[in-house]
Amino acid sequence: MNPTSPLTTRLRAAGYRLTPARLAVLAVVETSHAHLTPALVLDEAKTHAPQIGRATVYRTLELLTELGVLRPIYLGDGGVYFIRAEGGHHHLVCTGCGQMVEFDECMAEEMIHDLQERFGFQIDSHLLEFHGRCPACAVYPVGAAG
Amino acid sequence: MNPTSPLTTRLRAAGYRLTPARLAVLAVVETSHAHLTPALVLDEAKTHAPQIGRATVYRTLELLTELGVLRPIYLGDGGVYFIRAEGGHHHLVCTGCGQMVEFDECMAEEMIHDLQERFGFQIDSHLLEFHGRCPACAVYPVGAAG
DNA sequence: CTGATTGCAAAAATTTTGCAAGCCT
DNA sequence: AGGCTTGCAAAATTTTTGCAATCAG
Repeated sequence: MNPTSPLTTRLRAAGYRLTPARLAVLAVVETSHAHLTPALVLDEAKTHAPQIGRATVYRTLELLTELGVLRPIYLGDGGVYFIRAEGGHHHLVCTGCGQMVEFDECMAEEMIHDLQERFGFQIDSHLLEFHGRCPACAVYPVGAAG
Repeated sequence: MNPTSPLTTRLRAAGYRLTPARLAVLAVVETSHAHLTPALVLDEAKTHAPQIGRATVYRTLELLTELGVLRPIYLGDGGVYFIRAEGGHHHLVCTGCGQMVEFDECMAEEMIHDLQERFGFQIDSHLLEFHGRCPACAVYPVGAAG
């Protein structure tokens, strides 16, 4: 709702109009630290802009993805999640129980520097995901008919 | 179809039955080097097992994900892609035009070692994604309406 | 034999689209 | 005023589910 938050400034700078619907979605994105689904964003956005429609949420999420603000990820249950793109995300996911650990450490800096040199990309975010089995799930072999 | 390929052996070892439908999906997964969508897998699998149903493809892809053979990823258009989990994937994606570059270099080994120590996970695959703008897209600022 | 697995088709859930009305600039 | 944006609701897609019939082991 606040039309001078970092994200609104950013949209504005890119030449997009700041409509009530967009402000509502931006508010949700700036407020929530969770992984967002379109449905969740719609729900929360409605507390700011009751009349907002589903389609607008999808369109705004796509827009924010294009701007590099959000990133869609897939966690294995039939649906997307959006996370903040900035600063990178570092996930350790268990393929057994689905639990996800976020870790800080990140030696991505060197890689980013290297990739920018090699491919000429201007890199502004990254996602590092490591998959395996957590201590509990590693105990049992992966078995049939579970 | 070949019941002694690496993947069939793996399913077998985990206690799953090797049905024609599963063999068909496995054949597709072992053959194709592309990013797979459920729809594509269904199509291709039909050349091996014409009677295979949609649901079985979904169930088998989920099964292979659980086994750590595949990994679902989201590339920004409303749908999942499955990629081989093994060996890691290294993507450089342009948020402007969507182009994706795959690169080899990977300093994930140290990180994996460290993470296994710290969290006790048994890590068997990883996905490193860097997002930014490719040389061409970096030229123009991200602009509104088009 | 036994029970895991399938295929079907319907049900759910998720996304996209078209377009007149609305609102930001 | 101009034209980007919206909201609605229907259409299109994508996934999931229930269950009797199959089939692998």
